[in-house]
Amino acid sequence: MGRNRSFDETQVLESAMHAFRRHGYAGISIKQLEEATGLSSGSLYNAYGDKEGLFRAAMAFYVEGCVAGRIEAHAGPVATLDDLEQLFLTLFREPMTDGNGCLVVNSTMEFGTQGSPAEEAMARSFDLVTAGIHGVLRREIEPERSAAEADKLLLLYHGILVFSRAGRFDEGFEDAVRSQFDILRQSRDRFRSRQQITQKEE
Amino acid sequence: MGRNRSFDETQVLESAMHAFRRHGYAGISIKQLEEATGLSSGSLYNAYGDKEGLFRAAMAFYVEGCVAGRIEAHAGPVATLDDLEQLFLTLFREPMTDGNGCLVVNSTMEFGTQGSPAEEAMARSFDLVTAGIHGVLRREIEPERSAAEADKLLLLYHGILVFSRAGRFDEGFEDAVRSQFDILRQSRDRFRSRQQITQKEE
DNA sequence: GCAATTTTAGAATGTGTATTTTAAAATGAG
DNA sequence: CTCATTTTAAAATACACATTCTAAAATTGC
Repeated sequence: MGRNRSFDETQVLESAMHAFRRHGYAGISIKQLEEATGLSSGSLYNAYGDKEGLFRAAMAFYVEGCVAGRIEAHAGPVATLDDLEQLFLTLFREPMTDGNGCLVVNSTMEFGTQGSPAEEAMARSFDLVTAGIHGVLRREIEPERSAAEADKLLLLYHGILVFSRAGRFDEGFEDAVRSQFDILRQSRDRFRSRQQITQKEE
Repeated sequence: MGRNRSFDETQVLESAMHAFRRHGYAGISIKQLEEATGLSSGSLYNAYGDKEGLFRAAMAFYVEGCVAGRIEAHAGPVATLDDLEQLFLTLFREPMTDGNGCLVVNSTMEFGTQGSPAEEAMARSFDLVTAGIHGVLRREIEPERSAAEADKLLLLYHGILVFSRAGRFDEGFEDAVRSQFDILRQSRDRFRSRQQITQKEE
Protein backbone atom coordinates (compact mmCIF):
# COMPACT_ATOMS: atom_id res chain seq x y z
CA MET A 1 0.00 0.00 0.00
CA GLY A 2 1.40 3.38 -1.02
CA ARG A 3 0.39 6.78 0.22
CA ASN A 4 -3.15 8.04 0.37
CA ARG A 5 -4.62 10.83 -1.68
CA SER A 6 -3.84 14.20 -0.23
CA PHE A 7 -6.75 16.00 -1.94
CA ASP A 8 -10.35 16.08 -0.83
CA GLU A 9 -12.18 14.02 -3.46
CA THR A 10 -15.52 15.60 -2.68
CA GLN A 11 -14.09 19.07 -3.11
CA VAL A 12 -12.41 18.16 -6.40
CA LEU A 13 -15.59 16.62 -7.80
CA GLU A 14 -17.60 19.62 -6.70
CA SER A 15 -15.19 22.01 -8.41
CA ALA A 16 -15.12 19.89 -11.55
CA MET A 17 -18.91 19.68 -11.53
CA HIS A 18 -19.24 23.46 -11.39
CA ALA A 19 -16.62 23.87 -14.14
CA PHE A 20 -18.48 21.45 -16.41
CA ARG A 21 -21.75 23.12 -15.56
CA ARG A 22 -20.34 26.45 -16.64
CA HIS A 23 -18.34 25.51 -19.74
CA GLY A 24 -19.77 22.21 -20.90
CA TYR A 25 -17.69 19.12 -21.66
CA ALA A 26 -16.20 20.09 -25.02
CA GLY A 27 -15.84 23.70 -23.92
CA ILE A 28 -13.42 23.10 -21.06
CA SER A 29 -9.77 22.05 -21.25
CA ILE A 30 -7.67 19.95 -18.91
CA LYS A 31 -5.71 23.08 -18.07
CA GLN A 32 -8.90 24.83 -16.96
CA LEU A 33 -9.86 21.75 -14.96
CA GLU A 34 -6.45 21.84 -13.26
CA GLU A 35 -7.13 25.44 -12.24
CA ALA A 36 -10.69 24.70 -11.15
CA THR A 37 -9.82 21.67 -9.06
CA GLY A 38 -6.36 22.73 -7.89
CA LEU A 39 -4.96 19.38 -9.05
CA SER A 40 -2.26 18.83 -11.65
CA SER A 41 -3.14 16.90 -14.78
CA GLY A 42 -1.01 14.03 -13.50
CA SER A 43 -3.19 13.64 -10.44
CA LEU A 44 -6.38 14.04 -12.43
CA TYR A 45 -5.37 11.32 -14.89
CA ASN A 46 -4.19 9.07 -12.11
CA ALA A 47 -7.45 9.42 -10.25
CA TYR A 48 -10.00 9.46 -13.07
CA GLY A 49 -8.30 7.95 -16.12
CA ASP A 50 -9.10 10.68 -18.59
CA LYS A 51 -11.25 13.75 -19.18
CA GLU A 52 -14.30 11.61 -19.80
CA GLY A 53 -13.69 9.70 -16.57
CA LEU A 54 -13.59 12.92 -14.59
CA PHE A 55 -16.74 14.06 -16.34
CA ARG A 56 -18.55 10.83 -15.52
CA ALA A 57 -17.46 11.12 -11.90
CA ALA A 58 -18.64 14.74 -11.75
CA MET A 59 -21.96 13.73 -13.30
CA ALA A 60 -22.47 10.90 -10.82
CA PHE A 61 -21.54 13.24 -7.98
CA TYR A 62 -24.11 15.74 -9.19
CA VAL A 63 -26.91 13.25 -9.70
CA GLU A 64 -26.47 11.41 -6.44
CA GLY A 65 -25.67 14.48 -4.38
CA CYS A 66 -27.94 17.06 -5.94
CA VAL A 67 -30.78 15.47 -7.89
CA ALA A 68 -31.43 12.31 -5.88
CA GLY A 69 -31.37 14.19 -2.59
CA ARG A 70 -33.79 16.86 -3.75
CA ILE A 71 -36.17 14.33 -5.27
CA GLU A 72 -36.14 12.21 -2.14
CA ALA A 73 -36.81 15.26 0.02
CA HIS A 74 -39.58 16.79 -2.09
CA ALA A 75 -41.00 13.99 -4.20
CA GLY A 76 -40.42 10.86 -2.14
CA PRO A 77 -42.98 8.13 -1.39
CA VAL A 78 -44.89 10.26 1.13
CA ALA A 79 -44.48 13.66 -0.48
CA THR A 80 -47.52 15.87 -0.96
CA LEU A 81 -48.40 18.48 -3.57
CA ASP A 82 -46.98 21.12 -1.28
CA ASP A 83 -43.69 19.25 -1.03
CA LEU A 84 -43.56 18.98 -4.80
CA GLU A 85 -44.22 22.69 -5.13
CA GLN A 86 -41.19 23.25 -2.93
CA LEU A 87 -39.13 21.12 -5.33
CA PHE A 88 -40.02 23.50 -8.12
CA LEU A 89 -39.38 26.58 -6.03
CA THR A 90 -35.87 25.38 -5.13
CA LEU A 91 -35.04 25.83 -8.82
CA PHE A 92 -35.28 29.58 -8.29
CA ARG A 93 -32.70 29.53 -5.50
CA GLU A 94 -28.99 28.69 -5.10
CA PRO A 95 -27.16 27.17 -6.82
CA MET A 96 -29.47 27.49 -9.83
CA THR A 97 -29.34 31.27 -9.80
CA ASP A 98 -25.69 31.40 -10.85
CA GLY A 99 -26.67 31.11 -14.50
CA ASN A 100 -24.88 27.80 -15.03
CA GLY A 101 -27.98 25.66 -15.01
CA CYS A 102 -28.23 21.98 -14.24
CA LEU A 103 -25.34 19.73 -15.23
CA VAL A 104 -27.67 16.96 -16.38
CA VAL A 105 -29.83 19.12 -18.62
CA ASN A 106 -26.83 21.06 -19.96
CA SER A 107 -25.11 17.79 -20.85
CA THR A 108 -28.27 16.39 -22.38
CA MET A 109 -28.42 19.38 -24.68
CA GLU A 110 -24.71 19.17 -25.47
CA PHE A 111 -24.62 15.49 -26.39
CA GLY A 112 -28.16 14.63 -27.36
CA THR A 113 -29.08 11.00 -27.49
CA GLN A 114 -26.19 9.51 -29.48
CA GLY A 115 -23.35 7.86 -27.56
CA SER A 116 -23.05 10.40 -24.79
CA PRO A 117 -20.60 9.90 -21.92
CA ALA A 118 -23.40 11.30 -19.79
CA GLU A 119 -25.92 8.68 -20.82
CA GLU A 120 -26.27 6.69 -17.60
CA ALA A 121 -26.34 9.73 -15.34
CA MET A 122 -28.81 11.43 -17.68
CA ALA A 123 -31.14 8.44 -17.72
CA ARG A 124 -30.96 8.02 -13.96
CA SER A 125 -31.66 11.69 -13.37
CA PHE A 126 -34.59 11.87 -15.78
CA ASP A 127 -36.02 8.70 -14.31
CA LEU A 128 -35.73 10.06 -10.77
CA VAL A 129 -37.51 13.29 -11.61
CA THR A 130 -40.14 11.59 -13.75
CA ALA A 131 -40.92 8.91 -11.17
CA GLY A 132 -41.00 11.46 -8.34
CA ILE A 133 -43.45 13.79 -10.05
CA HIS A 134 -45.70 11.02 -11.39
CA GLY A 135 -45.72 9.37 -7.97
CA VAL A 136 -46.94 12.44 -6.14
CA LEU A 137 -49.68 13.21 -8.67
CA ARG A 138 -50.86 9.60 -8.79
CA ARG A 139 -51.39 9.78 -5.04
CA GLU A 140 -52.84 13.28 -4.90
CA ILE A 141 -55.17 13.94 -7.80
CA GLU A 142 -57.81 12.09 -9.77
CA PRO A 143 -56.31 9.15 -11.71
CA GLU A 144 -57.68 10.15 -15.12
CA ARG A 145 -55.82 13.44 -15.12
CA SER A 146 -52.75 12.42 -13.12
CA ALA A 147 -50.52 11.30 -16.01
CA ALA A 148 -51.12 14.34 -18.19
CA GLU A 149 -50.68 16.73 -15.25
CA ALA A 150 -47.48 14.97 -14.24
CA ASP A 151 -46.08 15.27 -17.77
CA LYS A 152 -47.00 18.94 -17.76
CA LEU A 153 -45.05 19.45 -14.55
CA LEU A 154 -42.14 17.47 -15.97
CA LEU A 155 -41.98 19.78 -18.98
CA LEU A 156 -42.41 22.83 -16.77
CA TYR A 157 -39.54 21.67 -14.58
CA HIS A 158 -37.14 21.35 -17.49
CA GLY A 159 -38.34 24.57 -19.04
CA ILE A 160 -37.34 26.35 -15.84
CA LEU A 161 -33.84 24.85 -16.16
CA VAL A 162 -33.58 26.24 -19.68
CA PHE A 163 -34.41 29.75 -18.53
CA SER A 164 -32.11 29.33 -15.56
CA ARG A 165 -29.22 28.72 -17.95
CA ALA A 166 -30.40 31.52 -20.22
CA GLY A 167 -30.24 33.98 -17.33
CA ARG A 168 -33.82 35.05 -17.96
CA PHE A 169 -35.34 34.78 -14.54
CA ASP A 170 -36.72 38.32 -14.35
CA GLU A 171 -40.16 37.19 -15.44
CA GLY A 172 -42.99 35.77 -13.39
CA PHE A 173 -42.00 32.13 -13.61
CA GLU A 174 -42.31 31.64 -9.89
CA ASP A 175 -45.89 32.90 -10.09
CA ALA A 176 -46.55 30.52 -12.96
CA VAL A 177 -45.40 27.60 -10.82
CA ARG A 178 -47.52 28.67 -7.85
CA SER A 179 -50.52 29.19 -10.09
CA GLN A 180 -50.15 25.70 -11.52
CA PHE A 181 -49.91 24.17 -8.07
CA ASP A 182 -52.96 26.14 -6.95
CA ILE A 183 -54.88 24.51 -9.78
CA LEU A 184 -53.56 21.09 -8.80
CA ARG A 185 -54.58 21.66 -5.17
CA GLN A 186 -58.11 22.53 -6.28
CA SER A 187 -58.13 19.37 -8.33
CA ARG A 188 -56.96 17.41 -5.30
CA ASP A 189 -59.66 18.89 -3.04
CA ARG A 190 -62.42 18.08 -5.54
CA PHE A 191 -61.03 14.57 -5.81
CA ARG A 192 -60.98 14.12 -2.03
CA SER A 193 -64.52 15.32 -1.43
CA ARG A 194 -65.78 13.06 -4.21
CA GLN A 195 -64.03 10.13 -2.52
CA GLN A 196 -65.68 10.98 0.81
CA ILE A 197 -69.12 10.98 -0.80
CA THR A 198 -68.46 7.61 -2.39
CA GLN A 199 -67.34 6.28 0.98
CA LYS A 200 -70.52 7.48 2.72
CA GLU A 201 -72.71 5.82 0.13
CA GLU A 202 -71.25 2.42 0.92
CA MET B 1 -15.68 42.72 -59.74
CA GLY B 2 -14.41 39.15 -59.66
CA ARG B 3 -16.34 35.95 -59.98
CA ASN B 4 -19.47 35.05 -58.08
CA ARG B 5 -19.83 32.36 -55.46
CA SER B 6 -20.37 28.96 -56.99
CA PHE B 7 -22.05 27.45 -53.93
CA ASP B 8 -25.63 27.82 -52.81
CA GLU B 9 -25.43 29.97 -49.68
CA THR B 10 -28.79 28.79 -48.40
CA GLN B 11 -27.79 25.16 -48.74
CA VAL B 12 -24.46 25.76 -47.00
CA LEU B 13 -26.11 27.57 -44.08
CA GLU B 14 -28.71 24.86 -43.77
CA SER B 15 -26.05 22.15 -43.65
CA ALA B 16 -24.00 24.13 -41.15
CA MET B 17 -27.08 24.75 -39.04
CA HIS B 18 -27.87 21.03 -38.85
CA ALA B 19 -24.23 20.24 -38.05
CA PHE B 20 -24.20 22.77 -35.18
CA ARG B 21 -27.55 21.49 -34.01
CA ARG B 22 -26.17 17.99 -33.79
CA HIS B 23 -22.67 18.58 -32.38
CA GLY B 24 -22.82 21.99 -30.73
CA TYR B 25 -20.34 24.78 -31.36
CA ALA B 26 -17.33 23.54 -29.41
CA GLY B 27 -18.06 19.96 -30.40
CA ILE B 28 -17.63 20.37 -34.14
CA SER B 29 -14.40 21.00 -36.05
CA ILE B 30 -13.75 22.94 -39.24
CA LYS B 31 -12.98 19.64 -40.95
CA GLN B 32 -16.42 18.31 -40.01
CA LEU B 33 -17.97 21.56 -41.21
CA GLU B 34 -16.14 21.16 -44.53
CA GLU B 35 -17.67 17.71 -44.89
CA ALA B 36 -21.12 18.87 -43.82
CA THR B 37 -21.23 21.87 -46.14
CA GLY B 38 -19.18 20.48 -49.02
CA LEU B 39 -16.99 23.60 -48.94
CA SER B 40 -13.25 23.73 -48.32
CA SER B 41 -12.01 25.63 -45.28
CA GLY B 42 -10.65 28.31 -47.62
CA SER B 43 -14.10 29.05 -48.95
CA LEU B 44 -15.66 28.94 -45.50
CA TYR B 45 -13.13 31.41 -44.11
CA ASN B 46 -13.47 33.64 -47.14
CA ALA B 47 -17.22 33.74 -46.84
CA TYR B 48 -17.75 33.85 -43.08
CA GLY B 49 -14.48 35.07 -41.56
CA ASP B 50 -14.06 32.34 -38.99
CA LYS B 51 -15.84 29.51 -37.20
CA GLU B 52 -17.75 31.94 -35.04
CA GLY B 53 -18.85 33.91 -38.11
CA LEU B 54 -20.25 30.77 -39.71
CA PHE B 55 -21.97 29.91 -36.45
CA ARG B 56 -23.56 33.35 -36.22
CA ALA B 57 -24.73 33.08 -39.81
CA ALA B 58 -26.19 29.63 -39.17
CA MET B 59 -27.94 30.93 -36.05
CA ALA B 60 -29.44 33.90 -37.90
CA PHE B 61 -30.52 31.57 -40.69
CA TYR B 62 -32.23 29.31 -38.17
CA VAL B 63 -33.96 32.08 -36.24
CA GLU B 64 -35.22 33.99 -39.26
CA GLY B 65 -36.08 30.91 -41.31
CA CYS B 66 -37.34 28.54 -38.65
CA VAL B 67 -38.40 30.35 -35.49
CA ALA B 68 -39.73 33.64 -36.88
CA GLY B 69 -41.76 31.89 -39.54
CA ARG B 70 -43.36 29.45 -37.13
CA ILE B 71 -44.18 32.17 -34.62
CA GLU B 72 -45.70 34.38 -37.29
CA ALA B 73 -47.79 31.51 -38.59
CA HIS B 74 -49.05 30.21 -35.23
CA ALA B 75 -48.70 33.08 -32.78
CA GLY B 76 -49.04 36.21 -34.91
CA PRO B 77 -51.26 39.22 -34.17
CA VAL B 78 -54.48 37.41 -35.10
CA ALA B 79 -53.59 33.92 -33.88
CA THR B 80 -56.07 32.03 -31.70
CA LEU B 81 -55.60 29.45 -28.96
CA ASP B 82 -56.04 26.75 -31.57
CA ASP B 83 -53.27 28.26 -33.69
CA LEU B 84 -51.02 28.39 -30.67
CA GLU B 85 -51.78 24.77 -29.89
CA GLN B 86 -50.61 23.94 -33.40
CA LEU B 87 -47.33 25.75 -32.68
CA PHE B 88 -46.75 23.39 -29.78
CA LEU B 89 -47.74 20.34 -31.76
CA THR B 90 -45.24 21.16 -34.53
CA LEU B 91 -42.53 20.50 -31.95
CA PHE B 92 -43.44 16.82 -32.12
CA ARG B 93 -42.89 16.68 -35.87
CA GLU B 94 -40.00 17.12 -38.32
CA PRO B 95 -37.39 18.37 -38.00
CA MET B 96 -37.58 18.21 -34.21
CA THR B 97 -37.92 14.44 -34.17
CA ASP B 98 -34.35 13.88 -35.38
CA GLY B 99 -33.04 14.13 -31.81
CA ASN B 100 -30.93 17.21 -32.51
CA GLY B 101 -33.25 19.68 -30.87
CA CYS B 102 -33.47 23.39 -31.48
CA LEU B 103 -30.30 25.27 -32.36
CA VAL B 104 -31.24 28.24 -30.19
CA VAL B 105 -32.00 26.25 -27.05
CA ASN B 106 -29.00 23.95 -27.56
CA SER B 107 -26.73 26.97 -27.91
CA THR B 108 -28.31 28.66 -24.91
CA MET B 109 -27.46 25.63 -22.84
CA GLU B 110 -23.95 25.39 -24.27
CA PHE B 111 -22.96 29.01 -23.68
CA GLY B 112 -25.21 30.26 -20.94
CA THR B 113 -25.41 33.96 -20.43
CA GLN B 114 -21.77 35.01 -20.47
CA GLY B 115 -20.38 36.41 -23.70
CA SER B 116 -22.00 33.96 -26.04
CA PRO B 117 -21.56 34.27 -29.82
CA ALA B 118 -25.20 33.27 -29.94
CA GLU B 119 -26.40 36.11 -27.77
CA GLU B 120 -28.28 38.25 -30.30
CA ALA B 121 -29.94 35.31 -32.01
CA MET B 122 -30.84 33.82 -28.64
CA ALA B 123 -32.38 37.04 -27.39
CA ARG B 124 -34.31 37.56 -30.61
CA SER B 125 -35.64 34.02 -30.59
CA PHE B 126 -36.68 34.07 -26.94
CA ASP B 127 -38.34 37.43 -27.45
CA LEU B 128 -40.25 36.17 -30.47
CA VAL B 129 -41.59 33.12 -28.68
CA THR B 130 -42.34 35.02 -25.48
CA ALA B 131 -44.14 37.85 -27.25
CA GLY B 132 -46.09 35.44 -29.45
CA ILE B 133 -47.39 33.34 -26.59
CA HIS B 134 -48.16 36.27 -24.31
CA GLY B 135 -49.94 38.05 -27.17
CA VAL B 136 -52.31 35.19 -27.87
CA LEU B 137 -53.20 34.64 -24.22
CA ARG B 138 -53.70 38.35 -23.57
CA ARG B 139 -56.28 38.35 -26.35
CA GLU B 140 -57.92 35.05 -25.52
CA ILE B 141 -58.26 34.54 -21.79
CA GLU B 142 -59.09 36.63 -18.73
CA PRO B 143 -56.46 39.30 -18.10
CA GLU B 144 -55.76 38.36 -14.47
CA ARG B 145 -54.62 34.87 -15.42
CA SER B 146 -53.12 35.61 -18.82
CA ALA B 147 -49.54 36.38 -17.76
CA ALA B 148 -49.15 33.35 -15.51
CA GLU B 149 -50.70 31.04 -18.10
CA ALA B 150 -48.46 32.46 -20.80
CA ASP B 151 -45.35 31.88 -18.68
CA LYS B 152 -46.50 28.34 -18.04
CA LEU B 153 -46.79 27.74 -21.78
CA LEU B 154 -43.38 29.33 -22.32
CA LEU B 155 -41.81 26.92 -19.86
CA LEU B 156 -43.75 24.01 -21.33
CA TYR B 157 -42.51 24.92 -24.80
CA HIS B 158 -38.87 24.88 -23.77
CA GLY B 159 -39.33 21.76 -21.70
CA ILE B 160 -40.50 20.00 -24.84
CA LEU B 161 -37.31 21.09 -26.60
CA VAL B 162 -35.25 19.54 -23.81
CA PHE B 163 -36.98 16.20 -24.15
CA SER B 164 -36.73 16.46 -27.92
CA ARG B 165 -32.94 16.67 -27.61
CA ALA B 166 -32.93 13.93 -24.98
CA GLY B 167 -34.71 11.57 -27.36
CA ARG B 168 -37.38 10.87 -24.77
CA PHE B 169 -40.53 11.41 -26.74
CA ASP B 170 -42.16 8.06 -25.98
CA GLU B 171 -44.23 9.55 -23.18
CA GLY B 172 -47.53 11.33 -23.34
CA PHE B 173 -46.22 14.83 -23.85
CA GLU B 174 -48.51 15.49 -26.75
CA ASP B 175 -51.47 14.62 -24.51
CA ALA B 176 -50.11 16.95 -21.86
CA VAL B 177 -50.06 19.80 -24.38
CA ARG B 178 -53.59 19.07 -25.59
CA SER B 179 -54.84 18.81 -22.04
CA GLN B 180 -53.35 22.19 -21.16
CA PHE B 181 -54.93 23.80 -24.22
CA ASP B 182 -58.29 22.21 -23.34
CA ILE B 183 -58.08 23.95 -19.98
CA LEU B 184 -57.16 27.23 -21.65
CA ARG B 185 -60.10 26.90 -24.05
CA GLN B 186 -62.47 26.39 -21.11
CA SER B 187 -60.99 29.46 -19.51
CA ARG B 188 -61.51 31.38 -22.74
CA ASP B 189 -65.15 30.28 -23.02
CA ARG B 190 -65.93 31.30 -19.44
CA PHE B 191 -64.25 34.62 -20.10
CA ARG B 192 -66.28 35.18 -23.28
CA SER B 193 -69.66 34.39 -21.71
CA ARG B 194 -68.87 36.68 -18.80
CA GLN B 195 -68.07 39.45 -21.28
CA GLN B 196 -71.40 38.90 -23.04
CA ILE B 197 -73.30 39.20 -19.77
CA THR B 198 -71.50 42.44 -18.95
CA GLN B 199 -72.33 43.73 -22.42
CA LYS B 200 -76.06 42.93 -22.01
CA GLU B 201 -76.19 44.73 -18.69
CA GLU B 202 -75.06 47.98 -20.30
C1' DG C 1 13.33 1.93 9.63
C1' DC C 2 12.70 -0.49 5.37
C1' DA C 3 10.64 -1.56 1.24
C1' DA C 4 7.00 -1.47 -1.75
C1' DT C 5 3.75 1.30 -3.86
C1' DT C 6 1.16 5.34 -4.84
C1' DT C 7 0.67 10.16 -5.47
C1' DT C 8 2.23 14.07 -7.37
C1' DA C 9 4.10 17.89 -10.31
C1' DG C 10 5.97 19.07 -14.35
C1' DA C 11 8.09 18.25 -18.57
C1' DA C 12 7.51 15.82 -22.95
C1' DT C 13 4.73 14.02 -26.83
C1' DG C 14 1.99 13.72 -30.61
C1' DT C 15 -2.21 14.71 -32.54
C1' DG C 16 -6.02 17.80 -33.82
C1' DT C 17 -7.29 22.40 -34.10
C1' DA C 18 -8.41 26.97 -36.16
C1' DT C 19 -6.45 29.88 -39.18
C1' DT C 20 -3.31 31.90 -42.83
C1' DT C 21 -0.92 31.69 -46.92
C1' DT C 22 -0.25 30.41 -51.58
C1' DA C 23 -1.11 30.15 -56.23
C1' DA C 24 -4.12 28.87 -59.76
C1' DA C 25 -8.73 29.01 -61.82
C1' DA C 26 -12.88 31.58 -62.68
C1' DT C 27 -15.51 35.41 -63.93
C1' DG C 28 -17.37 39.98 -64.05
C1' DA C 29 -16.65 44.89 -66.03
C1' DG C 30 -14.95 47.86 -69.49
C1' DC D 1 -10.07 40.38 -75.20
C1' DT D 2 -8.02 42.04 -71.00
C1' DC D 3 -7.42 43.23 -66.56
C1' DA D 4 -8.68 43.43 -61.95
C1' DT D 5 -10.76 41.00 -58.44
C1' DT D 6 -12.70 37.06 -56.26
C1' DT D 7 -13.25 32.36 -55.34
C1' DT D 8 -11.31 28.24 -54.57
C1' DA D 9 -8.48 24.25 -53.08
C1' DA D 10 -4.64 22.64 -50.89
C1' DA D 11 -0.62 23.10 -48.47
C1' DA D 12 1.61 25.42 -44.53
C1' DT D 13 1.59 27.21 -39.81
C1' DA D 14 1.29 27.78 -35.25
C1' DC D 15 -0.88 26.73 -31.31
C1' DA D 16 -3.85 24.23 -27.96
C1' DC D 17 -5.19 20.06 -26.68
C1' DA D 18 -5.53 15.44 -24.31
C1' DT D 19 -2.57 12.27 -22.78
C1' DT D 20 1.84 9.91 -21.30
C1' DC D 21 6.25 9.78 -19.21
C1' DT D 22 9.60 10.74 -15.63
C1' DA D 23 11.45 11.06 -11.40
C1' DA D 24 11.01 12.60 -6.90
C1' DA D 25 8.27 12.86 -2.64
C1' DA D 26 5.12 10.77 0.46
C1' DT D 27 3.13 7.26 3.09
C1' DT D 28 1.52 2.81 4.37
C1' DG D 29 2.31 -2.11 6.20
C1' DC D 30 5.53 -4.91 8.16
